[in-house]
Amino acid sequence: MAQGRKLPVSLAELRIDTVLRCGQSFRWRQLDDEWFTHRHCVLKGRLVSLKQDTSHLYYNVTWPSKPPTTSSKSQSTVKTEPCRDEDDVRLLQSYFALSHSLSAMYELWTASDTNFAKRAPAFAGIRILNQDAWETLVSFICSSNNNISRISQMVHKLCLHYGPYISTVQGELFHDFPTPEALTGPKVESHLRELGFGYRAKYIAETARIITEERPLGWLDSLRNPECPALGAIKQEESDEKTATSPTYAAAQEALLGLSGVGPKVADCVCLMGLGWAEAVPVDTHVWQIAQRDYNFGKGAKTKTMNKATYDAVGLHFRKIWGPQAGWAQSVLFTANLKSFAAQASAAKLAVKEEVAKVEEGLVKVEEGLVKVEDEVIKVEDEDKAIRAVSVARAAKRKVKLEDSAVPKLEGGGETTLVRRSKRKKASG
DNA sequence: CAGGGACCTCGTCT
DNA sequence: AAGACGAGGTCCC
Repeated sequence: MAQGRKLPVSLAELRIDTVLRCGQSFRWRQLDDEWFTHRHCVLKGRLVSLKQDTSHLYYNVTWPSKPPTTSSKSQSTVKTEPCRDEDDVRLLQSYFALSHSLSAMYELWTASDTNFAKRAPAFAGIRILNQDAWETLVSFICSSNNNISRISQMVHKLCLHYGPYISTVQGELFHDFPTPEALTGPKVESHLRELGFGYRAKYIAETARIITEERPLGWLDSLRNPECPALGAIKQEESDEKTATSPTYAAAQEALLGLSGVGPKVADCVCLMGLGWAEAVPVDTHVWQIAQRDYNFGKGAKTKTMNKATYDAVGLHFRKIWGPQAGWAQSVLFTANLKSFAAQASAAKLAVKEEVAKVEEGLVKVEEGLVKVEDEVIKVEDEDKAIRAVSVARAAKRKVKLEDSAVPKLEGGGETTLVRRSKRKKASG
């Protein structure tokens, strides 16, 4: 692959080596040429190839050799390179939701949640992808009682058998994700069973049928968060005098529950990653585990099994702690909790310990197992506090203006064991 | 109406 | 080595 073009992105905002493997998207494949590792995926009819260094995202886009619109003879000349590049940049900014400032969110969550402050340093740059809603829906129908590896295989089979061919890289075939129409038909369920989908075959076939036959065109995208429009979305505010009520997260989740194989968890995954509802918190076994282990959820013996009421209570609980972007915070802790990232977690934890031991002149000092942040001294054994203190100190060092941040302040649901920046002299309040 | 079981398949663990 | 267990749950009774 050629060098391609590049987009300035810091590792604090995005780390594709983590984000593309943490169970949000299941179609990215890593291929190594003699120069570098690239990750490839078909998005919106074109093959997107990516690599990243500390300052940039390098991208290359390959369209099918035979364009979808064969009738247009002036196809190749109409689109000049700058136009096409603008289009590609828009795609990447949309897919990675780059308009959201992840570092600002991390700072808020670090300041308000000790557990987040503890885990986050090892898992920077984890953000929620803004994916196609239909793909997200089908992918997470596949996810029930399943693991990331097999979900990826299943999604790949869907593309291979039902999606349009786009390109080949190093002998690997790349197809786009199939449309609902392509997955509608009498033979789909039995075929998917043969392909090893198990009981999910029925759910996929049934949901595809409902979408194509029982819902109006564009129904799924009509559930989107208006503040987070899809890539090629038609602006609906101009269409009519707001005849349709503005969609809400609750309404979107409710609507999705009417599909086959879609319970509250899958619905929330689609809301969060496919429809732009950042407050959606998908509660799976991992998040349930995190809620109990790290957030003392269900302290009484009242909640032994997961039912809808408990499910909703967990989401509410996390929204209280993390605020309106709770789903984004959840993805960080979810990833940190994945077994496949255990090595990264422990390695980074070591690195953080070394970081704590390192002297950051002025704000943080280490003396004989003690971390000194301004006037407050913390024992290094108190890992949570020490790591948190360093985070807070760095934030202060960067002169981050939390008060002026566009992200709304969190409600005071979390523990208020904030590291007091004691005796910090505020000039004029 | 809540709650326990069944459900496909496939690694891993014992 | 055969059987249990769990993997980003949902449906059904």
